Amino acid sequence: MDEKEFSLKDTLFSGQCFRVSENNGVYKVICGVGDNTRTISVRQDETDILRRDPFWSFFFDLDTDYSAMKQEFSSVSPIMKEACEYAPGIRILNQNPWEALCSFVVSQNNNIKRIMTIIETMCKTFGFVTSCGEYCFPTCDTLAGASDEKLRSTGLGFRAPYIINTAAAVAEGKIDFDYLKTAPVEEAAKVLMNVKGIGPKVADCALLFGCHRLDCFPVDVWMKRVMKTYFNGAGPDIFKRNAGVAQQYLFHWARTSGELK
DNA sequence: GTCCAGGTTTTTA
DNA sequence: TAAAAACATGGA
Repeated sequence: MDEKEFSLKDTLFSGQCFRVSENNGVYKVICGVGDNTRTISVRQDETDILRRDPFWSFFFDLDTDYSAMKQEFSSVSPIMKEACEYAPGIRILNQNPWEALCSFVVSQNNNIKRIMTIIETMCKTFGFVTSCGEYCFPTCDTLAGASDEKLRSTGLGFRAPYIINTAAAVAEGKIDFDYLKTAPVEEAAKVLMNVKGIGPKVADCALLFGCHRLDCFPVDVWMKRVMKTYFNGAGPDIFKRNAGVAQQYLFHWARTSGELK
């Protein structure tokens, strides 16, 4: 697959997932929770094999037409067009919703490198080695029953109780991902924000990256800068129904192109 | 030593 | 209601 159509590098390293690495052009992903954990190692020039595999094709969202979306975004403004052309191969992953939610609770007031380190430590501390040969992302039941002290030992700091709260809400069924995938977005966000430790940003990330709600538009410190500097403080409505996808192009461009400091 | 990171909660005015 | 401080930690 052409890198402009689908880029492993830009999709995996644009801050939407965290159990990823790259070595000599080989991109490795570990995804999923507990016994359902999967892993793959693949080069950019081998991405055609992903198309033929139902699981990975879904995970990387390869059946969705992004060119139409990019065209629509590009007409909004020259900067948006630049962001689309900067990394046109970004797609929004279909991640396990619990993994995404938990990961973005870890992400608050944190940087991507450290988020990755903490999540790996959590997997080694609370996960187990599955048939795929890797430590799994811990289940919500495991983390709901974990002690604050042991969680802090993974580097979570003040986020430890937030993780416990979130895990408990999922384990008890207060957070139902099937509901989050279909409910009106405002309702879905409200359910998430009932948990102490989940605010609007984490809720939007969980919905966008874990429930494929492409209208969710997470605003972190980078997006705040972008919208203020280049869009006169406008909101997500200028990008219409797939604003979350536009957000991901802008976020990645802002963070890595060097245009915005 | 200070500042910052894909924020949120708590405290203060 | 709104602004500021507190929260852990490691890298720049």
